[in-house]
Amino acid sequence: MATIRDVSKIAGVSVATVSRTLSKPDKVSEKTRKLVNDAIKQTNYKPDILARNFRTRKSSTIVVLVPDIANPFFSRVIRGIEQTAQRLGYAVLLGDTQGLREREITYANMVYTSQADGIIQLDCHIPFEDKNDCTSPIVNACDCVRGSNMPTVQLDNVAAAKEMAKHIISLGHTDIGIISGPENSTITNDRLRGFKQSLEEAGLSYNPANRMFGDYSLPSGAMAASDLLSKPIPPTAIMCMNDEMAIGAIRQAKKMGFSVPDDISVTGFDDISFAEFFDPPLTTISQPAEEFGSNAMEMLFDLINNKEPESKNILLPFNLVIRESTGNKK
Amino acid sequence: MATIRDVSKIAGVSVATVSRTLSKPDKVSEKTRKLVNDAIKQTNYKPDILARNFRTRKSSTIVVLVPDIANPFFSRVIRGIEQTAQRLGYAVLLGDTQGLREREITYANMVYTSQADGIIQLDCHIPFEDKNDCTSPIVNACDCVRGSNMPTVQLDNVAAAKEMAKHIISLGHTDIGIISGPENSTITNDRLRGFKQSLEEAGLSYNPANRMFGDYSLPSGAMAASDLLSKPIPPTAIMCMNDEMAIGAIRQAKKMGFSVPDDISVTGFDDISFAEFFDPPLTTISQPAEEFGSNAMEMLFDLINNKEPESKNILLPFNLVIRESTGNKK
DNA sequence: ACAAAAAATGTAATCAATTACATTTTAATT
DNA sequence: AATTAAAATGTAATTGATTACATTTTTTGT
Repeated sequence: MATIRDVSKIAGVSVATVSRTLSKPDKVSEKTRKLVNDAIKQTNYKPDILARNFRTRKSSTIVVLVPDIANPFFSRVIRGIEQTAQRLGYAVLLGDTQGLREREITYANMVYTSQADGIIQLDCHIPFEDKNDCTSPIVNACDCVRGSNMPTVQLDNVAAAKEMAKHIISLGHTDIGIISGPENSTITNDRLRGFKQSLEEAGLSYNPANRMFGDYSLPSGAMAASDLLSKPIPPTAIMCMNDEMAIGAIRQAKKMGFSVPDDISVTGFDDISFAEFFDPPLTTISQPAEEFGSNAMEMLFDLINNKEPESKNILLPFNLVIRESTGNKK
Repeated sequence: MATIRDVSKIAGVSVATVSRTLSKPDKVSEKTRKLVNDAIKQTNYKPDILARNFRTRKSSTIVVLVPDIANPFFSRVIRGIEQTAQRLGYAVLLGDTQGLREREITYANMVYTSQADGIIQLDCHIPFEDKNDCTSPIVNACDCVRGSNMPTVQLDNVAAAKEMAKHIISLGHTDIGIISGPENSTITNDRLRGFKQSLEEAGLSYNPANRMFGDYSLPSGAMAASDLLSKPIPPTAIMCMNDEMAIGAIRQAKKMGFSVPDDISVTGFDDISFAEFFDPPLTTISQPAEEFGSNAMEMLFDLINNKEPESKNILLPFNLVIRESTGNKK
């Protein structure tokens, strides 16, 4: 592998000039520039990024902490991150954490060892051993940490869930089941809050026995639905906190002989690509997944470069998509 | 940030001893080891990985080139890569290439600039400007490059498709549609070959007009199915080259008034998590997606460290999963 | 107690780029 | 032509760890 010194020798100039030709070509005379570029071609020189990163004390790399990369929503967010990162000259290190604190810390430490310049966290944890360590550039996307001052890119989950619940109630449903995410999740709590608000506004009361817990997976949705629908008087609608659990729930409902939406309405959240193609097509909340990623990356870029980001708490718009999994109460 | 020099001063030893305490503790006496470890704790020293990587001339990082990270099958493969990489002490750089040669080359160049030690390629291209450059550690997983000597981790796609076709034929179908991937894909061609073999063995002839092209996406499956089912005499079975296209096809078939599997049988490939939960549950070929990733990573590890891998062409097992999207020809 | 061998530790070069500062060359102004 | 300013280029320090080799200390065997 040719080094900058090889190039400088062949071109008959100093290493500084070679370096400048690459980074600030306008500071180099046309004549030498040509000399250097020819030598670069001749030697097939590629600057050693490792050496450059070491010298400049930055890695041009960021870490993404994601609880599960196989989740279709997260993978879209990551796609958004990756594209923007590439545009801004950053590489993306993948940290699939399975939601494990230990792994999050391992990956977050990469910032301290200068392997990464910043972190995008998609889970609702602070990935540091010491909460006060939260000084490194970090942005929280999707599911934020309540009560921390971490910059965030979020949906207005309260409003979205409220709108969804309103839609369900407007169809005449009064006994509504909930399949929620884990208890410690901020988005879960926000969405529950929105749900309750709509109930209240409609003069309905919240029945905690109608809430089942899932883990955002297909089988967990099926299991929760099974519990809900086995009740002596099952609810006539089920609001799920993501599309996978909704799909699992519908599958289970059909298995148990219920018709969707005739006997029971089911709603999702996220609008993953499968939602539209399911039978029946899923009523859900669509979110601009890629934009979560690109906004988070842009904000992180500002933080890394000590620019004040325009906003430290971005709210992205949602959209209630009414399809055929919801219908009037019979 | 404390450096190794700070630690050495506080511990009253040389930097070499500190370095050794970390990398080869058995070469250091217990007494000094304690001294050094105390100093490390006191200073909260974390070795600068950037400096280490620079000095040792390796990044302990690999790049994964993936055509689309939002594809559920690929994201499982990546999960397998990530887990094994972490176990082996490697970080994973994500290269979402959208199948673009230009991006593949950009990412593959990271090996030349020592940003990465090796490459796992999930698409069927050679990611080098010059094919002879293919000397850096690289492993091809999932969809291999025909006629290159790149090490691979693959499915026996010919056998899998053959088995699937056999199943369809055994149900009495003779007019079978194919929804295939793009023409240049190796897995597409292999699967087509397997399909043809089963036809031949059953004494049936292959009808090129029954083959539609998709791009592995849900809508492309729906469109292809629409073409197939609009024929004066539509096929009674459709074999799709992945689950998404199969789901898209079933959705379209239902929309057009066909019943699956009564009027038409549909099969997928991959056994993504949604396959089981779809209505009807999809007959498909299951693949050990995570193992593609872990095997590829292990092989790459050997290549990077100049160990001869046990095998340079790993074939992974598949499984025909018969569910309810296929049935006897009426 | 001494020599030889083994273990522990230290010194200083090294990796490949960037860049502050010094020096030289060129251009502009009178 | 002389002076000054501006542009171009060069010199050498710097980044933080690793490690070959040199030196010192400890252990072993007699």
